[in-house]
Formats: sequence, C-alpha cells, structure tokens
Amino acid sequence: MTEISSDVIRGCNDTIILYCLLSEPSYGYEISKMIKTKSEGKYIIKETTLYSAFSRMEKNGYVESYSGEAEGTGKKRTYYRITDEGRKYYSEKCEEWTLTKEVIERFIEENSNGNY
Amino acid sequence: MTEISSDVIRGCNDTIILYCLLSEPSYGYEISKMIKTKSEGKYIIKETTLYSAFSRMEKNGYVESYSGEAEGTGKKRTYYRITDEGRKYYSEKCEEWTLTKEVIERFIEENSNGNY
DNA sequence: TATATTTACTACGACAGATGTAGTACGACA
DNA sequence: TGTCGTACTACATCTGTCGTAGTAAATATA
Repeated sequence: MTEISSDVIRGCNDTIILYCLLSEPSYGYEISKMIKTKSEGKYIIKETTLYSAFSRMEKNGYVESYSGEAEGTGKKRTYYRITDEGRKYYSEKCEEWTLTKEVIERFIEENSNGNY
Repeated sequence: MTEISSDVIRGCNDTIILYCLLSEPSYGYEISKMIKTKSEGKYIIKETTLYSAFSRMEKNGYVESYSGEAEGTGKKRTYYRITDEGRKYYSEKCEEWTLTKEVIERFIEENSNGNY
C-alpha cells in the first residue's frame, strides 16, 4: 500500500490550506479535519506542519488571524481568513502545479507492472 | 509566466533521474540534457541537485557508478546504471506520485481566472 | 594563437519546510 | 479519576535544494 509523498506535498501544503479558507475563515483543528475528509483519509496533515504554515503565511500576508469563540462554549480559538494576496497566491500556486505536473508526468511510467 | 515549483519537483528528482536511466546507463551532463529536452526546456536541473541525487541514490543502492570513456576522446566520465532495487524504487515512486497527485488535485481550482 | 564556451565534475555551506517530541490547558464522558 | 478530544505552542532535527566556487580538459570562436 503506497502512501502520499510528503516531499511532493511539501510544495502544496500552502495551496491545500488556502483552498480550505477560500469560502470562509476557519481554524487549525477544523482545517485538519477538512483535509482528511476531502482526501478521503489519504492525507492527514501534521499539526506542526499546519501551524507552521499558518505563521509563515501570515507573515507573508496570505492569511490574517483573529481570535474568535467556539459556538456554544465561549472558548477561544484562532481563526484564519484568506487575504486578497492569499487568493492571488493560491491561484498562482494552482497554475504552477499544473505546469509542474505536466513536466513530471513525462518522466512517469504508469503500468510498470512490477516488471523489474 | 509561471515556473516549475522546485518544492514539488523536490519529491520527484530521483524519479526523473531514474527514468533517464531506464533504458541505458548515462552520466550527469547527458542526463541534464535529457531532462531539459524531455521537458521542452521547462525544467533545467541544477548540477548540484543532480550530482547530490546520484550520490544519495548510489548510497541507497538505486544506481551503480562506473568509470567509462567518452566516444572518440578517451576522456573519463562517471556513468550511472540503474539497479534492480532502483527499478523497484522507480515504480514505487510512480505509484506514489499518482496517489499524491490525485489527492492534491482535490484542492486545486483551475479556472480561477484571476477572480480574487 | 589567445580566449571563451562547453563539458564534466567536486566541495561546502545556507536555507526552507516537514517532522518528532514534548508540553499546556480545558471540557466531555465513563 | 482518568482518558479522550479539542486547540494549540516551542524547539530541535533532518532532508533535499540551491548558491557559490573551484578544477580541468576539449572545442569553438576571434
């Protein structure tokens, strides 16, 4: 059983996280759930990866954080909202992905049914 | 003009290089040319990236090196040959790529015609 | 003939992002 | 009472890429 390549994902975590913020703000725990669900359990982002991506992207102006409350309980959470810069970055990342994917696939041989 | 993502390629350089060795042994300079040609100039691998991949893969048993001569001139070159382990690794990497790609694409929105 | 470019590498250090480990804290549930 | 789920933060390590630099022989260009 093959697993996701964390070395490929590396270039895409920002994109994946920003995708989760496109329609509305969210917070760490929820985003990690979204990623798991959307990938049908195939990709489970590490907490440290996620939170360090948040701070990097906030520093770069792609997301903004604010403190909000959980519904029901008045417990605090840190929400993240994508900025205009972040949307721009996201769409550039999508283009970049498409181009990169096309290049890589020239070097991929599907089939190779164990013929080694 | 968008460029290749070196952070995505990161997970694929081994795969790309091994692909170039599938049919016959080759050496650094030639492989870098093959990559450039095959990608239509879209991906130009850095020398340091290439040679460090060689030594890493040799250490891991995916390739073997031997000293050969350039045709005509008797100049020495270091050739690399893919091993059986290397072929196995290559085909695993291809599977891994396919899976990873499928996951990532769930988070990619093509179109996004600048609507940010 | 002198010089620049191409070929064919090696060495070293910096850097970014992912990951492991650990720790905090609060609420629900058994 | 203790464990599990939620919601983080801090820190150190690892891996692979990349920049810089240097070497050296062969070939092309002026």
